[in-house]
Amino acid sequence: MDCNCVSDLLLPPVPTLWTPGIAFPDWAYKPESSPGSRQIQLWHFILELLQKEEYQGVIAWQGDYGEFVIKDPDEVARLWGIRKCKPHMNYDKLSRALRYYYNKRILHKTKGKRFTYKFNFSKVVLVNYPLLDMANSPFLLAQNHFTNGSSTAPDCSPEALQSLFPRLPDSGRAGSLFDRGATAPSPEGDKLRLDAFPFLSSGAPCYSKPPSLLGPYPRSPPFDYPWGFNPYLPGAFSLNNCPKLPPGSLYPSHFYPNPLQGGLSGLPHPFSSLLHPGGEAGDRGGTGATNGTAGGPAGAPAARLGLPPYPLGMSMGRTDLVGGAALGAREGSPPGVGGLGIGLGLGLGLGAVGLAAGPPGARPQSPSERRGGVKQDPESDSDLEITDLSDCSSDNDNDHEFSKTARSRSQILLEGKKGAMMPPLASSLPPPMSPHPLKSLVPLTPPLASLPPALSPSLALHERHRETETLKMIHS
DNA sequence: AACGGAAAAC
DNA sequence: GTTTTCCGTT
Repeated sequence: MDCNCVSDLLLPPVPTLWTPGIAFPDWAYKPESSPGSRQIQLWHFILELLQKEEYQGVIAWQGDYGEFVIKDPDEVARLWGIRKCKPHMNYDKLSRALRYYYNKRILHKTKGKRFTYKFNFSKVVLVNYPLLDMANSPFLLAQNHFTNGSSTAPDCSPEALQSLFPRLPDSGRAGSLFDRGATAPSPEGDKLRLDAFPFLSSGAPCYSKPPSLLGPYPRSPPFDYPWGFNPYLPGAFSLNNCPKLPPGSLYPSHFYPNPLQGGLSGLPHPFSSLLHPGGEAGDRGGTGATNGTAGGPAGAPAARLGLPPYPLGMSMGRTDLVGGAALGAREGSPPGVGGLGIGLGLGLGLGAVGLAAGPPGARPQSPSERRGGVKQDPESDSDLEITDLSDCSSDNDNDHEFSKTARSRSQILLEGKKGAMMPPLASSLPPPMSPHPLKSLVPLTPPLASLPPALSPSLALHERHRETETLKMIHS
């Protein structure tokens, strides 16, 4: 079947507002599990929803770290169905796909909590930022409590990772770090995807993307966060820092989420947890809690970050290091990692993530809310919603059943808006030591100081290329 | 609701 | 390899 679905249409070429790599590398959006496949993966889609404020009523972080609740299973399924052009998608099927992730260790089910699952962020982060030297950077490793206290070591085996992200650079440099220039063959050949890792692009403590890349919504952080998120920015946690497209923007206002709010923008959170020295001992364990409101600060302003709730019981013990260390050992550090001598404390600046929140009550209505029922105001469209499925071919002529089925389940809207709130972070997090997250925290700073004051706002493209070349040399 | 086998589809 | 579809079981 030929599906002209948005998932295809909205992939690159991307509008200028999309600053490739700022959010996260494009390969994250098109895992090439099968040749030619650029289908978004379900877990990725979930993350996207999770970080979009307008879907709080549909799906939201809740409970333990990495835990999320599907508040409106039918709606999530519907959206997923839309994205995949599967008009007959329903929660039963979607959840089956979710179950598929159990073995992959991407997700697991929080037992006893309806529609509640938990992300294994150590894996997700890792596979999306393979440059991260897990062996040298303990920052990601605290997610081992994904295993919920069991003695089971996290499955960070190369095999497992590779199975998740076939493009992981486990075999030569053919991995995600290099642009093959498929679309526009470059005379330089493969080039390091600096754009994918802006924080790697320079030894300089601070740099900003060229304004030209920022579109009409220039940010002015001293540092471009890999997820396009700067916790130091005022309002950073209100999500208002993420460019909203004006009406009439060439960036379609419909389905595909703004990569600047990229789904994985939530990933830094694990780091923030590690910056939290307090880190109350004792993992509550996803399965232990009896409801998903653990730590939810009732009354706190809702921040719709792409962030999982703050890990209240983040374990900081040695065991948390085992997985990553093991990974480093077993993996032998992928070429792009140790080879570059980059011991990344990736995204540590994001440790500050979670500071406070946006304007209370600023939350837009969820699509389901708009559609009526418990929800209100069936008006306007949303970023993710498309109303026209005409381009989606169907298996049969029963497309009309789609909306019917999708509506059949009773809404379980948990706690409504309150439920989607983020646990308090501001008060518990130490203030950023340095505006440069890596500078202050990275164990091994890339010896790139000789590079030009890289990527100053006015840096010419060819200069970036020079840098690229330099890095390539370093790499080899 | 949640799980997982099986097979087909992609 | 991932997701969809179907379905029996817990």
